[in-house]
Amino acid sequence: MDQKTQRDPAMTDVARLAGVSHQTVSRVLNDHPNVREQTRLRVRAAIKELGYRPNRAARALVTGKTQLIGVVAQNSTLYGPASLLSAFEEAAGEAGFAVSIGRVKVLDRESIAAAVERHRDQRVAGLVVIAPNASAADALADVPAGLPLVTVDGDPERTTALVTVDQAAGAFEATTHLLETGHQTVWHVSGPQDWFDAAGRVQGWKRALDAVNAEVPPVVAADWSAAAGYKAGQMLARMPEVTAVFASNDHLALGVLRAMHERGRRVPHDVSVVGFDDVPEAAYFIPPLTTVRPDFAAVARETLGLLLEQVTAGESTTSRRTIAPVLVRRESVAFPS
Amino acid sequence: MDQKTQRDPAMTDVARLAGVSHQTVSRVLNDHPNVREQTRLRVRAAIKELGYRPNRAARALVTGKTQLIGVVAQNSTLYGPASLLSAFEEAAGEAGFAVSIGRVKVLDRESIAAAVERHRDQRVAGLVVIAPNASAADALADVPAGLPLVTVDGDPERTTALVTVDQAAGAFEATTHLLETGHQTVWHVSGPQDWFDAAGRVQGWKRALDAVNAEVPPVVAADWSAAAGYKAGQMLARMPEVTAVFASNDHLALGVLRAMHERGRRVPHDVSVVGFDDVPEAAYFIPPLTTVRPDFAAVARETLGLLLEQVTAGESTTSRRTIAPVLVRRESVAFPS
DNA sequence: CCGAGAGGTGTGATCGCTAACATCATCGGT
DNA sequence: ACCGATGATGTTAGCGATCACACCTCTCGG
Repeated sequence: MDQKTQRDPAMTDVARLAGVSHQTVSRVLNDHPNVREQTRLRVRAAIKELGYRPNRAARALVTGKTQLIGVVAQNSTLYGPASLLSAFEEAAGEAGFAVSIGRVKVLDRESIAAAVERHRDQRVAGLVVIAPNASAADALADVPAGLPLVTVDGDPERTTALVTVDQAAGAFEATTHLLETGHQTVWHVSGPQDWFDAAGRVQGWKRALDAVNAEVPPVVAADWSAAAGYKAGQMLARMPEVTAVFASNDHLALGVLRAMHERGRRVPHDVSVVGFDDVPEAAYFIPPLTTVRPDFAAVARETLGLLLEQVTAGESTTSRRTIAPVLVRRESVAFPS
Repeated sequence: MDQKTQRDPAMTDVARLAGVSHQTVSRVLNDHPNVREQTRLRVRAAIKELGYRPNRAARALVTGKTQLIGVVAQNSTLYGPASLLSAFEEAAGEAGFAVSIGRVKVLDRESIAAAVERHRDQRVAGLVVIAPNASAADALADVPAGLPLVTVDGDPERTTALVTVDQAAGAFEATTHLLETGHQTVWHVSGPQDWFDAAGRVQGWKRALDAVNAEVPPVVAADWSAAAGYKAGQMLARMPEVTAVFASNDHLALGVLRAMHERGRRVPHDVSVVGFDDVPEAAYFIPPLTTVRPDFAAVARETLGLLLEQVTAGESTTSRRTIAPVLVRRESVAFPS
């Protein structure tokens, strides 16, 4: 062993090699203006030569700020949240922030509070909470006011910074598409009632029906799973007057598709179906599913933007951004026979 | 404002309130033995009263260690990686570690090296790399020897700590199941050839055929997408001698299912299909898919265990763990007609 | 030719914690 | 009654960065 366990180089080591003080090294690192170009180069060279890497802990200690963003999300493999997270990490990485995630099994107030606490322990610079239902949104009351916070898919009624997909607009478009294709009315298989996403989709669906004075059938309540969609589909398949179904997500739609198939009701010939999310496999359902595609990458970008705004400004805002989804037409919709 | 921006309480504040020295507070926090029970309680009370929360940056600065684990994974929403990550975070959280993720768009050496660098900047205590293909595995050569590292789904040939699902065993079981059902042979739609998972599944499939001296048809190469499965399925559907297909994952199987359907070949009556992964929707495909289910939670637990072993021991190991998947029988397999 | 201002650089204190050592009772054994 | 071990606590010195400020060296207007 050359040295004592070969401690990695610190700022003073760089300073010594470059023949300057550690403070000058710090200035170079932080792009302070008052450094001679020549000095700057010398320091840069020394940094490179030593393979110096600033110690974030030391910096965090003195500045009181970290370069960490915490994300609280449900412990789920749902397509929406997963892609969102994925896109968010990418955006954050580009902005020089690391992302620490605190998954939570159930979206109740207690679990979320615990996850938030864990992140506060880490002294995160800001927090993103994916709070798609009421109990999750409630938990946000516990987040201290000073901490920059952005909610995703949260309560539209609440006054926190919020980024969401415009659920209602997407549902409206989907429903209108079915109506314009010639259906008298459209049935709706909804996600869990306490999810804002589901509620927004119900709203948009209703608005579209109202707009043309179509009859509004009762909402078929379900959760987000294919199993629930299948169950709902079994019921709908038995009702001959059902010719068009708008499912609150693609997995529900998949279940509906299978129930229709088993019952001998052909899609789209006898029944048209539209989903929501555009999961990658949707194009390979039987038949390929017409669905609504939210732009998760855009949501992620907006979220990060809003958060960094707060982080740099040092105060909370209540701005909100809404991302409009688009309808993707495939082969699960047709003129009723 | 009461104080100057109300700095949060530090160890000395707790010490003052409890009437002890900050060092004693430190001892209480770290469960050192030599503290009187009474003192311990007094300190605990003071901590609670002030809402004191230890500053991790300060601790990291002096100990040189963080409570952070870095995970490098592909920027994907594939079901397998997503559930793995999810399970891993949960396990790590319980062990008191935070998880910082560095997603990577493509699994080439450069991107992975960059992600590893970002994590080293953070001074992570250990690193988990999901390195399912050759180029990713190559990148691991750049990881410095001192850093605890566990590879998931990595190269079975390489000598790093590794946790994998026993792909070959799963594929063997799936193929054998088809053979035992009465099929002469089994065709295979494979994932990308440079993925170890795909390669392992090919191997297991081949072994099962060899074991009963069945003819080994050519491998149909694809990627992991439903689109590729569909394409492969279109070809297979045209060949009357194909009565059984083992697809390398569920999405491929979905594509195959749809191609068969379009071509009028009934599953399972005319053709049997088996997938791999058991995505949650697999039970609602048409027909419900027989598939192989890996236990991602177990992989996550083993991974964490192996990593923490290295972190506490302070040295790298080359142990490896293998998780056996199980066959889930549904309705996509039947006796050939 | 002098003094003000600005640019470039160095010095020390400090952030909140842990490690190492110092101190001071208390206690059992001879 | 003395001594060394042991337990409980305090004191001091950093870890590696940033910040505030001091210091020097120019330039330039009056």
